[in-house]
Amino acid sequence: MKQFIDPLAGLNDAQREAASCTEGAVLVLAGAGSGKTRVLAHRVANVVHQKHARPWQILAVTFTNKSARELKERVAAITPDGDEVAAGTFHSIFLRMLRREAKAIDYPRDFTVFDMDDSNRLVKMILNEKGEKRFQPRSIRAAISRMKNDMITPEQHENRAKTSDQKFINEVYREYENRLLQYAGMDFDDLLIRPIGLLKNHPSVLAYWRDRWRYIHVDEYQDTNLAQFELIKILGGSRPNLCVVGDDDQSIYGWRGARVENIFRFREAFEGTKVFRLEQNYRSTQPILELAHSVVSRSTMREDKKLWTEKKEGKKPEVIRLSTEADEAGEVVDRIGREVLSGKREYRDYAILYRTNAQSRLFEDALRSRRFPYQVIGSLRFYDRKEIRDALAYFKICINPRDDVSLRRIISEPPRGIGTTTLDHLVEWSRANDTTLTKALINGEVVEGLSSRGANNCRKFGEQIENWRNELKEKKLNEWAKWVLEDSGYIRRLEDGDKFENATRLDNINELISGLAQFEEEADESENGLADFVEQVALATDIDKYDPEADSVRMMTIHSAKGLEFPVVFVTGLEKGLFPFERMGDSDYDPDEERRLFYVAVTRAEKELILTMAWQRRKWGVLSGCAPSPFLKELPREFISESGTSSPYAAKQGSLGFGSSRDRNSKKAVSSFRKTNTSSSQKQETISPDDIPAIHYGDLVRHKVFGDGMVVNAVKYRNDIKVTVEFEDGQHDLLQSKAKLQPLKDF
DNA sequence: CGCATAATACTTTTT
DNA sequence: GTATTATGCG
Repeated sequence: MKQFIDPLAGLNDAQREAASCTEGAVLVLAGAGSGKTRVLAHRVANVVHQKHARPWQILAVTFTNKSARELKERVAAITPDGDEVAAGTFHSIFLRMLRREAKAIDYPRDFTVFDMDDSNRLVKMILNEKGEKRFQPRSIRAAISRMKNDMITPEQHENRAKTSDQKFINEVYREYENRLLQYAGMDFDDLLIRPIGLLKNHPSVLAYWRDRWRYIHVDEYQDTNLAQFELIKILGGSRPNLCVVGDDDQSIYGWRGARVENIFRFREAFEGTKVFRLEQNYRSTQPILELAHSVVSRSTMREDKKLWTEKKEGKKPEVIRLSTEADEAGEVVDRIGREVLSGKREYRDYAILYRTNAQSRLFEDALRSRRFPYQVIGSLRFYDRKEIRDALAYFKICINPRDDVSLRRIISEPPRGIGTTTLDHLVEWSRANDTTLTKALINGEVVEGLSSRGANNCRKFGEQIENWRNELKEKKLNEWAKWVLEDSGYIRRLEDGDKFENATRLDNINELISGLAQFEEEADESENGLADFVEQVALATDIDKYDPEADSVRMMTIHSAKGLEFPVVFVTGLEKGLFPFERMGDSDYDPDEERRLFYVAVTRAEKELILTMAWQRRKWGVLSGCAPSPFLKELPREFISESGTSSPYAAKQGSLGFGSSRDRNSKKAVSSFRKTNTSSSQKQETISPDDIPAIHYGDLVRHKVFGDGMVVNAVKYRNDIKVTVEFEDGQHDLLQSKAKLQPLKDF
């Protein structure tokens, strides 16, 4: 039946033209909301329909696993076997290739994927060994990543390095690469770079994959980096069937090595490229598009274009200025509450966007206190939690015993009598004998400098790991995982500890184990089950878990919001320094990228767009004044309506500036709003529990070391209270149960 | 020598 | 709110 469906049904003329061009190199310049993912899906369907290729011979690279899944679903809806399309992120697609072809580049098939945290740990290890404390591991690792994205090897960088800092970084880079090889690990950048070498140096491998993927599609092409462009060129060859879709205005990953120029260079790289433009926007109303255009047209270096829409009518975008960040959260959430409770909209219609993850907390607090359903995308991912990473490290060391980074993570988690001194000896021995830490553990007796007790502890742990590894193939995955975490003492330690958060951690571990059970059920006899699970976790994006069905308010960074759309969008924190984000001493800061980010933010909105800012915001715990974002000042007045407190001076008077319109709308909203507003001047979690004598702002206390001081803040911290006290020599954070503060009589 | 505790420092965006 | 460091105890 399905073969009678027109694969191009439902497309407009421009979309149809692009999707029907199934030969040669095609570049689709598609504006925000112009249906580019649709075009991609229909083009894939069209290729199959015209019998140019079977679905599994078509490669579609997208930005997230979620959009890959969506693309598959779209294709499957109009094409027989459509779900067999090879769709995924660059990283996941080429990881699969690398596993298959591991032999060719002298890697074991079960190499470990080092995610960002692993990479940072590795850099830190190297810095520690070199006794260098001047640099932050993260910044070094970022520099290395930038070089790898630009395909600069340590050897090449050696000649360019002029300053001693650069030379040092190069030294770390070289050692970092050595260690990855030694540990049989690949970082995220390797997943793109290694395939280039693989394909270039192995003609038979290249021939296989070129034949396998006869049609190549790339979504969000503006966010490709040099390595990705190179991969496309190699796979495409001289007569590519290649279609890339992108929008230079939405390039927001320059800091990660993405090159917008790849769009312009595409036409040079592939002769006879056909270019199509999609300029009709199906998402937003005219007023929103006007505002978006006024912002992005100031950007230098862009393809000139202007989106248009048939939705001429629509609400003017609003700008609201609030006194404090808590007021901002209160206003946004109250507005959502009013409209949902009056039946005008559902929770799922709203998205709250922000520049940095840290901003999510106040909105969360406000939503939670009103019991509104919400989901935060990003910030603290499930798989980034300490206990989950610990558990995964246990799994990883069993899959790949050469993975020293994982071993070091868990060697004292729980403590098993192997401390820093013993570890140092082990590391030294393993390096001297050119072997792994796991080997050193088992040979504890031979390692010089170890006490007999230390050696014994090492051997016991080494044998334990070996035992786990052997049982891996014998047991069901979830049972094996549970057993390993129990046998290792990890679970027991969580159970025994009386810490407040341990219960949550245990819950999370259990969730991981049931996730493993589910994975095993769904995975159809995949050969290396656990390895597949672990790598899926490493490459998972938080947006992948985004549930469009749930009726809840969505909160996420603008970066995470790319590719999504919502009826009502709040873009928050529009203050100078925060958005556009500025950081001192950031050399490769690109103001245009912030501008494009703002463009991405506002073009998420279908019907209503609200921009908010606060005159005061807490930064590093200190309340400081904020100036409006330059973006706000640029907005042509005729495109927006403004409200709220108009100056920082008004802010000091409290939040009276916008009381009147509120009173008319809802008394209830006002009262709930006022409540947050008053509690916001203190921290929301300010406590006075029953078991500990209450401590309050302004209390005078005495500390045995710091002397007398005044309490300026008290916040719940784990199952204790963190008290900030202003002493003569400055502020100190103290734990109330530990610091034994003596209350002094008030004057 | 190992480990727990207390204090300090740090906080863009992400495959 | 967390990861690292410093300190002191067993």
